[in-house]
Amino acid sequence: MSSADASKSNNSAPEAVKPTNFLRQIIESDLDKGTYATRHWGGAPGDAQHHQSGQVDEAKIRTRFPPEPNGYLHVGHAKSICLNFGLARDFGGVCHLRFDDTNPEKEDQEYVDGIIDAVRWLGFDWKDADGHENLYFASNYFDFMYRCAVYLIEQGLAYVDEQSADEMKANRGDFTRPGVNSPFRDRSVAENLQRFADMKDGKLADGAAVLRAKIDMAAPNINLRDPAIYRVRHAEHHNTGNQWCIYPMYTFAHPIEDAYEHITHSICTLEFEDQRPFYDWLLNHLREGGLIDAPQPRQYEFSRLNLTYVITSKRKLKHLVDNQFVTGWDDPRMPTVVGLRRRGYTPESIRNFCERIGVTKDYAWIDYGTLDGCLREDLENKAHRAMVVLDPVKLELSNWAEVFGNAEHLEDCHLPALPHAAEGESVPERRFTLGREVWIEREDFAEVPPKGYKRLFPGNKVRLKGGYVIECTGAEKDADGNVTKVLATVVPDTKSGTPGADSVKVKAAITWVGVADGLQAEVRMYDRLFTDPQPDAGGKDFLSLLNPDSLKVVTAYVEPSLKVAQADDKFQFERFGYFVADRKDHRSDQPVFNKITGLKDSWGK
RNA sequence: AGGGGAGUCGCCAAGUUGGUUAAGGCACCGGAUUUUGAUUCCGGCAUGCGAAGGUUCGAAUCCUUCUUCCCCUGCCA
Repeated sequence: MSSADASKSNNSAPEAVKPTNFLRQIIESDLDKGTYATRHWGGAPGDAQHHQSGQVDEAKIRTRFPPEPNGYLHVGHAKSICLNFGLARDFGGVCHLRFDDTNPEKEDQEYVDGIIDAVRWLGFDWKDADGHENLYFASNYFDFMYRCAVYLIEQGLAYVDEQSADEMKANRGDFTRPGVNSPFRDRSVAENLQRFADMKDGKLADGAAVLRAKIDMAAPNINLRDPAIYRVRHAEHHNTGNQWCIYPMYTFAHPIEDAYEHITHSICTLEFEDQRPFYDWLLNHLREGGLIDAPQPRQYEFSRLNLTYVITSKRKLKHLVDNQFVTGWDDPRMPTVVGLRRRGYTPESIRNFCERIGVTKDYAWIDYGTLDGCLREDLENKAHRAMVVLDPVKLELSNWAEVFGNAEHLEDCHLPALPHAAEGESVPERRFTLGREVWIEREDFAEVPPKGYKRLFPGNKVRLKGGYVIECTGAEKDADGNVTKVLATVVPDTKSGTPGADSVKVKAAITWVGVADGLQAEVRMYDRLFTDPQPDAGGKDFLSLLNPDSLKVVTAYVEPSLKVAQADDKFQFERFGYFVADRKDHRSDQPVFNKITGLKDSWGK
């Protein structure tokens, strides 16, 4: 199954080639050219001197997944995780898990823990070949970042600006007009050093000053119009406490984090393209100053994931949680990793999904069905089968006593838990009983069958899956005409698995659960959260697009084999889809199953 | 308006140094098998590569013009 297994086989059949993409090609080219072949690694992040004192890096490449710990990861992050960790895995490299925690006001340890958990669950780790854990925090580099800032000031490449935020904004210009130099732009190095120290020492209030890179206020790329690189924030940081009252901006911090960790390929999403010139500007200067060494990291951008019927805006997801449109960040309808997990999506299916959708710079929308397809593909040969009745109506086998004698008699039935086990593979068996009364699906009876209908209607025969062939004789109805009981007769000698089983041909087998041994279970029938394929596009009111039927809870009857289901166990409820025992609410005496997704259905709709 | 990116089948996506009939996946449509109207298996599915011109024996690949979409004016990341 894994690519490692495939590559080990001596099979001469053409192997499934991993689809290429522009990032793989860049890496292959770098590997060919030996761009990073002589890089050293100091055993941990550090400055130029630190790394030079280490050995040649055994990791061929280093990538990183750098979330800010300010919320829960979602399916879009999963794409980035699979990309960065996958590239490192495939090219003999390492991927660092780095928390980009440079804004103390938004970050929290709770999110750090959640993110670590999510990445692990997806199946990745951040170990070097020697087992060293590459789990890092940008906030641990604050000393070095400060050093870099001081270096910039000393070189005349940064200055402390004491304009107000509004003034800075006004003087930045816009797309048509160049910016205007700040009156503080030409302060002396000594004065800048002093004022920056004042910022650091807490002598300035929040907002009173920022350190700015001195580049070009007329640059057509607005990110180069003297970007702010340090701001004053008297706030407690989840990692550094009250040690600092100035914090670096992303623009400044990120390239330094990459260089400090000796990242080779720094992969981010498209909206950071305009940031790349500054990334290179900064690193070039720091390299010239001997603070970091060559070869320096390079930034590459790819297109972020857009999934139909899904919202990934953190603000909007939070709104759904805070206003109880969903039960929490891990609600099975949420696109968060914890939500997908609770819904029943497997790490394998998500990884496969990320592989399948590819990596480009194109603006793309992925059909939600692609994710479901990956889930079905993963579970088809893994999930044990079970019969359930979601919308029950009783079926009475009126000739039961004639065929089996004693009315209390129950026929023992069995079916394999997996229908297509490989040869020699032992498959657990499910056991259940057939009696005079069973639950069947209301939809499986039609007094007047629609064209092509193959299930129960008067005069038609079907098989009770795993049991006997039966012939429908009619139904009982209440005063309003609702069917209260379906009637049928057992066709003798047609028991599943016996020699005569196939003597009577039928067009369909229906699923059922014995009244005598069926268990009651709560089944949460989830559907997409939104009715619009792009609820987060074009300024739509996403709340008005919520699907009122995204959750329907039913009380179902399930076959007795489900008695031993454990939380998080996945099943295929035959004919209906894949379901998972809810990891929070499932109890063996009070079962709760979540619908993950349906089976393909070429009949219904 | 200035800058940065991108437009190949319904949805993704190979194809990049111009060279035979434009990969593959998903979806879809046929047909076979089936005690899941599932799975599996077989077959079908772009005279066309945003548009128009041009260069060339030959262009999705090169040139020109046009067009559509995305991102950028936080002391967020």
